[in-house]
Amino acid sequence: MENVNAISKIQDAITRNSELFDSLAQLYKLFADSSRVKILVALTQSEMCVSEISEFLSITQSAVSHQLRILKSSNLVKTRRDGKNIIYSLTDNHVRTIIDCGMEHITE
Amino acid sequence: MENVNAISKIQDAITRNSELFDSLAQLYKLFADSSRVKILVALTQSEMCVSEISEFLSITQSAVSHQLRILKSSNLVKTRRDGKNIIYSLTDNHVRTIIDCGMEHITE
DNA sequence: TGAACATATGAACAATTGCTCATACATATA
DNA sequence: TATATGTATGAGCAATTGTTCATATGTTCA
Repeated sequence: MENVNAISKIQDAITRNSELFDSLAQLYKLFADSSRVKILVALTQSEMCVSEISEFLSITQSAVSHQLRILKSSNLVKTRRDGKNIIYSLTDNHVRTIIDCGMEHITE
Repeated sequence: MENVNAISKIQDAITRNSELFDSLAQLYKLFADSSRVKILVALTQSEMCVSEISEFLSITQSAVSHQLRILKSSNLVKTRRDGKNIIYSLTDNHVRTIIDCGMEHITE
């Protein structure tokens, strides 16, 4: 009976915050693609323009642009222009933290 | 020229560890679904059997089972039997940490 | 202004994904 | 052993996703 009550409290908490966990899933989706996560990892090391990312990930410029658009519209990265180039960088340190957190699990 | 070198070092690192980042993306994929993340959040609070999860998430028992199978085969959750019930729980604390990490970002 | 380079974007397509439905398997109990 | 309950699983389907291709937009420099 106590356990049933405990569970129903958890249920309440999750139901009440349903949208919050939806956004949490949305956030993880951004890291849930091989190309995107590599782009993000690269950007933890240095800001970079599209063609640089494209070259060293061996992904089409178009594909990179599409992914960067997703990352930018989710506020994970920001841009500035430098002549013909658009330079991408991380918006803040959360990305780094999240990646580290996942790496910890992977590498046991 | 220095920047070019720096970038090419990053490229090397990412290319060398390509499979590692693939697994990282795979890991985040597990958190990248609304149902799964709610299941995981629930399990951070208490172990639970399939029907309990099914009820309070208002998801079909079948759908829950399918998701749990994914989580189990990825070693995020483990099971034990208690009579007719299969009780699911988190394998270790990594899940908690990863969820907290994401929540930190969401809640600014 | 025109050519060259860098980036963005829309449409189309194949692959993946999460769900439902039906049904099988496993356990408990009468 | 028969029935009820709990869980697992395969097939099928609709929705989503990541890529490619073609092309548009934006910037530099001769």
